[in-house]
Amino acid sequence: MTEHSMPADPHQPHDHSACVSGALASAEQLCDRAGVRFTALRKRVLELVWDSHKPLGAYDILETLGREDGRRAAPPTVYRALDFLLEQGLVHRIASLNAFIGCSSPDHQHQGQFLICRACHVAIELDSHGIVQAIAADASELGFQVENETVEITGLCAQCQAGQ
Amino acid sequence: MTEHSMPADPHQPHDHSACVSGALASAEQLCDRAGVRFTALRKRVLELVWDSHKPLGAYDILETLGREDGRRAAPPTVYRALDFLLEQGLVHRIASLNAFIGCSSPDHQHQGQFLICRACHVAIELDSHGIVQAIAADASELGFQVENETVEITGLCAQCQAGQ
DNA sequence: AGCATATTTGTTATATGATAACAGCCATTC
DNA sequence: GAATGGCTGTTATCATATAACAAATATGCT
Repeated sequence: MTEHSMPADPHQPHDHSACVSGALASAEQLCDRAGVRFTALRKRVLELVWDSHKPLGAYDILETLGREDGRRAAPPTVYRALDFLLEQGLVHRIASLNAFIGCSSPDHQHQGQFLICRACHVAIELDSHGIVQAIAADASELGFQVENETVEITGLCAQCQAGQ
Repeated sequence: MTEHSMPADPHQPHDHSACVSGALASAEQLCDRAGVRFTALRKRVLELVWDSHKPLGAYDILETLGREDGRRAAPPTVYRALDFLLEQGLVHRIASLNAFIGCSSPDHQHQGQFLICRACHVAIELDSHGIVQAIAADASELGFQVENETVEITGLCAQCQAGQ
């Protein structure tokens, strides 16, 4: 099985290091099967993206890499790794934040929908048939052929509502 | 009445100059009621945004303004006008394109959903209860309080499918 | 009308996000 | 162990957006 375990809502207490290592193990398997190379750099970038459940900017990744290796990384290094991870479905890009987040179920093709808390910045990934179907219904009414769906919802997560 | 007429699908043949002037007239009325100033610059920017039904980049607007006035406009000029128009609900920002499009029903508060053709670049604005409700259902299941919705669908519009 | 105030616009500089182009390196295969 | 192809480094640059302050313009008040 290629799927790593993670709660639907990452706010739930969970073993986060298992969460990260699970994601890396899944990625390794999937790349293997796809016949593509999961290099050290790509692995490290994926690990950084998984370090929190918050969307992470390319330049944040860049800075961390640079600090580790003493000014080794330049933007294309990071963007190429991210492009690879996007192609393999291992990360998603959050357009409204110019940021990237690890995909919680990379084993099957999907776009995902995101609930992003404006207070704690945690993003919950959904794979909602309801939303996909509602979009499909509207699109088909207009004869529009859907290829790509960007669904990014911002607001307050349950925990942050409680904390206010 | 503050509403200007426009077909749901802007691909339908329609009197586009009426479409633009209607949008400008609506905007004038709404600003009047809100007690804010619909200045010449803001009006011109809104007009440029409405010039097509395609999302338009800030720097495209900038270039057009510059050509008219001989290098008069700098980025903040355009961004301030756009910020104003966004605040008044007269335009929407398309995050996945870093671009702006005229709101087709500025008379009531809403976020809109967009079907964007990758071939002709025309964007169809929806105000879909189905999509909004599907999102609300998923969000409430997780106790997430929705504030802001970004729904941007890319694909092929009916006309461009036919043309291929 | 004439002044005071607040808002809008101009201007310069800079932050932030992303890509092009080419050179060098490294892994795999034969 | 040479050749090939894919990956990474490096420099330069493009694209999008904002900060900070100055000048101009509209509005309200007397």
